[in-house]
Amino acid sequence: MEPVRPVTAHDVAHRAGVSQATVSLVLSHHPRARVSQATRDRVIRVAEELGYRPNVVAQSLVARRSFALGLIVPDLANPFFAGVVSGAERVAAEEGYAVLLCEAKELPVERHLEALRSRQIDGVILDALGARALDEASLGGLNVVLIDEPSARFPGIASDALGAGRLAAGHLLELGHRRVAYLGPATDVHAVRMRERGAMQTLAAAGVSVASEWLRRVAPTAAGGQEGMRTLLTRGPRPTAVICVNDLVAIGAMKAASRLGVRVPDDCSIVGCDDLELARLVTPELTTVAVPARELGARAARLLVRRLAGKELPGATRPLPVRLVVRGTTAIPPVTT
Amino acid sequence: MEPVRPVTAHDVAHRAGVSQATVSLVLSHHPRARVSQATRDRVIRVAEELGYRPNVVAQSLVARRSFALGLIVPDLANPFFAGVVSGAERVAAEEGYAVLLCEAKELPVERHLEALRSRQIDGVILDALGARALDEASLGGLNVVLIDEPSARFPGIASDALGAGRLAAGHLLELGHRRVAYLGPATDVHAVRMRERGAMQTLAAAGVSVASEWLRRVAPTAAGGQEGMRTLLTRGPRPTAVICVNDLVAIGAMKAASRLGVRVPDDCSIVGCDDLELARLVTPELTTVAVPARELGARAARLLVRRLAGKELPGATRPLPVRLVVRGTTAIPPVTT
DNA sequence: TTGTAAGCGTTATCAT
DNA sequence: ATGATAACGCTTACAA
Repeated sequence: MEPVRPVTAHDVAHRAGVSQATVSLVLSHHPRARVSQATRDRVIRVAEELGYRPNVVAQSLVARRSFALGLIVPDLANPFFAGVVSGAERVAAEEGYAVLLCEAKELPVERHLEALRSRQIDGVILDALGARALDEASLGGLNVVLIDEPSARFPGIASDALGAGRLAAGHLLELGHRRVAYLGPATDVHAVRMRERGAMQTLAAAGVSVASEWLRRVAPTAAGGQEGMRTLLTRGPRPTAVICVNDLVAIGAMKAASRLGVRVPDDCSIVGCDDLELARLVTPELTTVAVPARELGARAARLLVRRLAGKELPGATRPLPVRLVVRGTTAIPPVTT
Repeated sequence: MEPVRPVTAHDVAHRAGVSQATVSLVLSHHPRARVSQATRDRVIRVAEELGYRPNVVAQSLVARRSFALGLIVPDLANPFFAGVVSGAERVAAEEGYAVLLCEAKELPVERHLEALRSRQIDGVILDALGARALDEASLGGLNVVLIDEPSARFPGIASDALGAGRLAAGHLLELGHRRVAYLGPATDVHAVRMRERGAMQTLAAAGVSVASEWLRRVAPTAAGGQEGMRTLLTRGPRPTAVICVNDLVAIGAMKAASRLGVRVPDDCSIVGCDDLELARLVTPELTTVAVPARELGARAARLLVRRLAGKELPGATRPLPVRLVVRGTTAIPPVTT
């Protein structure tokens, strides 16, 4: 396992009997650089023979850019973010960019940004990282694209979070629910707040207000949903329906209901948000609002790459549409006893 | 949004009235370089004032290494791999390494390896990529650590896949099952084959053989499991238990059973493998074999980092132990009619 | 103790 | 059409 020294442009030049500069001219740069066809062919042939691959690090040094993107997500354990990552990676790879992945769970965003910056990252995609990450010090001078976090300073891609909340609430309202609870985290992540706001607005517009003991703050995880739902079902009057900030919370809530012998949807309806694959796998299947995670990631990457190419982006992009997916966890409210 | 030129060691040197080399000496390398305390303090102070951050790209060029790791996984949509990524990223970040994430779904492994190589990656972690990725051309000269893919050429971290299969089969056997089916992909990924082999061996040792129509080849996804189970339940005699290559397949199988009105576990037992969070969220909760995905990723990263530091690894590492987790999808076989 | 200078592998601007 | 040559920002002998 010798550390074989990689073939350099110099090696190619030597073997081809030309200068290193010529090799660079032929191989990298202008496909129409003024080099004689003979030389060009020879260089290309030799490069191939030797298996020459340009050293991106050296290219980066001179170009002052690394052809790499940073991608920071809060938590890979949430399949939604895994989807975002997958979408972004696909586009980035296609475009010749590497993706430096960072999870802002154990380490804070700032530290990751610091590391990315020193690696001369060309740009960074931040997903659902909230306003706290947006201070000047850590973001200054960086090419930033935000996912689900509208900002005057940075371009971004968002889903229609407000619409998502509205759809969820509207659906329950249509079914006749008026005793509705909400399960979600206290957070400064915009999309998360908007989901909640959309739901609340729609409920309020229908004359339904969510009592404070029915507005439960929980972690945006299955465990959070489970705990929140348990509290909801064991303390005080029970709601007939629960809106959950995301599918993980919703499924945790289903779990809690099932544990307590509360039938979903007969005794209590539950609606989630995201439409993870998971949503179709639980029983009953989860009614939810579909949010295109992979597409968000892909578009964010595309937007960033375009900006890096100097193309001015097409103004503010519309939020990606969301879609109510009615499945098995919602029904008309139970008859009052 | 001017492209502010980052502060260089040269800037610091200038401001501190020393040479750039001195700055480098003080800041980077030897903490005990022979520099007067006064100069040292001044340089450090100025560096801090200016917010100097060494350019890792430049460092990489001279060091001929990038302090970055490649990580290639087959599919981020499987939470198991998301866990591996998460674990590896955590360790890498702690150790000062960046993680270049690649998903070998749309693009082939070879292409990703090519890209990583040209970026002077220090090492690469491959998870469940099978023998096809192991050809000399694409891996030659790379520092490789394999997850769940034993190899004579490369070190690696594995889970006890054989044991996992045995545990699953043993559990069903103990419950009294003798009509057992298996759902899993045809693959060259070692761990996947071992899971199957472990199951088959244990069954065979008990005098139970899996009829060929009960050994169904399906994609290692929920969709695959669903389809496989449907076939199993609608064609020919029904097994009383099904072993699934992983939890996704198992949950797909549960879904199919539920759709067909086959009760789990009363009519048919199902056992999975991985113990995703998901396993506790479905109803009934999935009996499965726990495999520490995050730990696999973390250890692989640690192993790779150690090797890069020149430390010779502690020989072959034992496979990480797996654990049978009995939950609600397995029971004694139904009475024969 | 500190500065000078030679790379690291490219790209890009010159002369030739 | 091609070859020197100067960067890019840093590390590391080697001189001073």
